[in-house]
Amino acid sequence: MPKAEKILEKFNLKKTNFRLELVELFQSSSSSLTADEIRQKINSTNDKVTIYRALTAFEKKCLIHRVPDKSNLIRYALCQKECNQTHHKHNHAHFICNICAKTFCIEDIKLPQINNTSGFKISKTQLTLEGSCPSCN
Amino acid sequence: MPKAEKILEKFNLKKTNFRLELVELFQSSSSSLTADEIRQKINSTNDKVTIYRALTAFEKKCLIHRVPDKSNLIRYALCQKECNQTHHKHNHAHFICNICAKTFCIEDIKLPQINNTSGFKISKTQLTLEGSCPSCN
DNA sequence: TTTATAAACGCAACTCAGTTGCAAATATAT
DNA sequence: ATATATTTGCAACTGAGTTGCGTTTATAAA
Repeated sequence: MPKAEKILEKFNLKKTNFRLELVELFQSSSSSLTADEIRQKINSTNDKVTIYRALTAFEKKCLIHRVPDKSNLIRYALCQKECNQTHHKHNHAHFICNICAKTFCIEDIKLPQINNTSGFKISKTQLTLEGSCPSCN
Repeated sequence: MPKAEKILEKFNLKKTNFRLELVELFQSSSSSLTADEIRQKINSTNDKVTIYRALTAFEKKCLIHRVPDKSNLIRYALCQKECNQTHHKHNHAHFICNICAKTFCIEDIKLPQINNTSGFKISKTQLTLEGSCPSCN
């Protein structure tokens, strides 16, 4: 696992205390995070604007990606190591736990190949699963 | 196409002017609708609370179902004729147009069969496609 | 037809996630 | 040491969706 500093460097982001802590938090999370969950878990800031702006910056640089959420919150997870500013591709499924409401990236379930159909041009495919996660069942 | 009155009757909902108009609006829409889109298209009320409560009631009775939305809005589409209060099953894909932002139900794309994996118990599968819709391309 | 009642309506006020503006602070390059 | 762009933090805002409550109305029962 690459160190948080290296990652911020790689993506041309400043190494502030908060952003280092945020990268480390994402690295140590098995599931995805909302802005509010981040605020509760982090020490170096308590300002939601700071958190939202970091998330926007991280997403723009393809360090993190949005994942689905049951209650329509914005929820993020770390991208794969292969992702960078020019190459950004995810072909994994997402899993939402109906008990704890967490969302997980499931790398070993690949997306089905769907072809264009009756006038719809398909450029992206998302597969979202629901049920109960390992720690809830 | 069954008449709106019949539908409200079938689902034990009162036939008010607004709810009749709402059912007809859903029937005549090729894509899904948000509360705000409904407010703009409907004449019999201008109150958003009335709209939200009708949507909640319709959803509870399985007359409509939620569909994904790019900007995390709550978006609904009519259920299939087979759906009722005891039997409610959808196995179609959803398509989000990246140009007009509408969401469509794609009945002829069926969901892949995904099995439980490494501790995750899967009870529901959702397949969401993105691209450009027939009227946008 | 009248009456009773549960469902539906409409208004005001609220909640809460996410955003915007702006001035102050700080990481980093020169 | 200095300059510059990035990041931070506060206050105030936006806009989707919700809650409370009193009134109205569809429907069923008398």
